[in-house]
This record gives sequence, C-alpha cells and structure tokens, in this order.
Amino acid sequence: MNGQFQIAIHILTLLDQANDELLSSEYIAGSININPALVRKEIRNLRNYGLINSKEGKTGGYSLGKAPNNIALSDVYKAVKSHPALGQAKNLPNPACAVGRQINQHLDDLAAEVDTAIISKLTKITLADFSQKFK
Amino acid sequence: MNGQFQIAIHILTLLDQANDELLSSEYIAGSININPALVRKEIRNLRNYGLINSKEGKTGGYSLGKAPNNIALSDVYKAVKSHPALGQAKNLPNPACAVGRQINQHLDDLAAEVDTAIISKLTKITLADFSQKFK
DNA sequence: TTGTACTGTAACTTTTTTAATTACAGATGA
DNA sequence: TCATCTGTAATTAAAAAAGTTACAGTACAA
Repeated sequence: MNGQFQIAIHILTLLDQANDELLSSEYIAGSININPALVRKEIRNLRNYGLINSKEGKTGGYSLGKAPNNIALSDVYKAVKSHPALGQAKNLPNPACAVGRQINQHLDDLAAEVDTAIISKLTKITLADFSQKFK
Repeated sequence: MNGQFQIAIHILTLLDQANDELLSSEYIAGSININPALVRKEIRNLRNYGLINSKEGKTGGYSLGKAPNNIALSDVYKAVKSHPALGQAKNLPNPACAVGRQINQHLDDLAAEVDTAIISKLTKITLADFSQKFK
C-alpha cells in the first residue's frame, strides 16, 4: 500500500486539533511536508466520504465533517483503500493447471477475509482516540 | 503491497499437491505464468524460512520444507512482508508542529497493531486448509 | 467592483518500486 | 562428460506513486 492512509490520518488529526477553525491546504501541507496540491487531492477524496468539509474563497479552508468520536479509523481505511491489504493477484495463471485454474478466486477470498479483520480492528479506534495522543 | 504473497501461496500449494515429488522452477513458473528466475528468487526467500527444501543438479527441484498442516499462512505472510500492511509513513513531518513532531511514531504503532491483527487471522489458517480447496 | 486569498482540478514530470529478462556459474546424476 | 537442474547477479522494462505546475473558479473585503 502507499502512504495515503498516513496522510489522511495526519490531515484529520490536524483538523481535530484545530477545533473547527478552518485550516488551509498550505498550512496542512507544511505540517506533513508535502505539496499543497497533494493535500487538496487527498481531501477531495475524504470529502466524498463525508469526513471533511471544505469552504472555497478567500476565507476558505477545511474542517472535520463529523465529530471525531464518530469517525472510526476504519472509515478512513475504507476511504483510501484501493487494493486489499494482502495485495491482489495480477498474474493470469495457467488454466490447464488444477491449481492455476482456481487460485485467484481463493486468493481473493483470503484477501477479503484479511481486510475484514483489519476493518474490525480499526473500527474500535476513533479519530478522537488517536488525536488524544497529541494533547 | 506487491504480489509476493500470492506467488508464495501459489508455489506452496503446488508443492503440497505434488506430494513430495520435486517440482522444477520451470514447471511452477508455467502454472503461475511468470518467469522461472522469479520463482527461484521467491523460493530462495521461502527456503530461508524453512518453508521449502531445494535440491540442486540434474534431478533437482523443490518440495515443502514442513508438513502442510504445520505451515500457517501467517508464516508465509511474515516471510514475504517487507512493510506493514497499512504502509509506512515516509514523510518527514514538520518538527515545529505538535502533531508533525510525533505522528510518525503513533502511525507506526498503529500499523504494528494492524499487522498483529492480520497475523492473528492468518495463524488460524494452514497451508493444508488452503490447499484442501483444490482437491 | 476589483484585488486577494483561498479551493478545485487537470496535465505533466519525476521518482520509486516492482516485475521481467538474460546470462552464466555451480551441482548432480545418467 | 553431457544434460538438466538450481543459485544468483546484473540489467532492463513496466507500472505505480509522488510531486509539480498552472490556472480557472469562488468568496470575502476594502
């Protein structure tokens, strides 16, 4: 997996600490040490999941879309996840082989089970819990 | 993550089905549909973990290093894993920011917790269980 | 009503990671 | 002593991720 989850959590933690004061993408980028456009891109995605509100214009910026104790880290995981954590088989195994013929299906099932375990773990932790560590 | 786990499971399943008959890297590569040198490279790693035996020379090939009911899928996961499943923060956040200063530590802790959950899940499934699906 | 400071988004480039290929030395048995 | 394997390194190619640049659109305020 890539660093999207880390960036998302970083952003959300900053927004929680800001206490509904709007933060700009430039400020957030300064804390993470990445490009503001990248922050905006990531936020666009999180906003689609209702995790962040944005306001355009001169006094614009970002704030949390929900109460931090109502944001489970699994929500963040689901929002940024593009592949199962175990990875996805991208080979095209030999269909003439009894194993090759059906392994991708079984591997996908397994990956789904693991993702379920991850989500179950992350559902127990809220953004409020995580953010608490910085106070 | 990359496809190493999938390839490793594929190889181990083939070896289990072979019932101690030695398989060549070329045969294995033919089932997975990848390059034999890649198979040998992956096997080198798995062998370091005692999961596979190899024999050189004309009648050489590969076999399981342990009984399949004694190989947990978590063993395979540990063998191929190079990064935590959640990903690793590779940014260098701003140390002047209260959040930036300590977030990587907390993110790493979280990633470790998630990895523990994955391993706990995969420990309950053996290669024998998985391989059973193909019989 | 005009300037300023933001967000939103697309297009592009660079970097990093992963996969694939090639080649050949070494081992073993027929 | 030849054929058929493994072991491994070096290289190239392909794919994915990260970073950059640019600019249109929006909203507030002087």
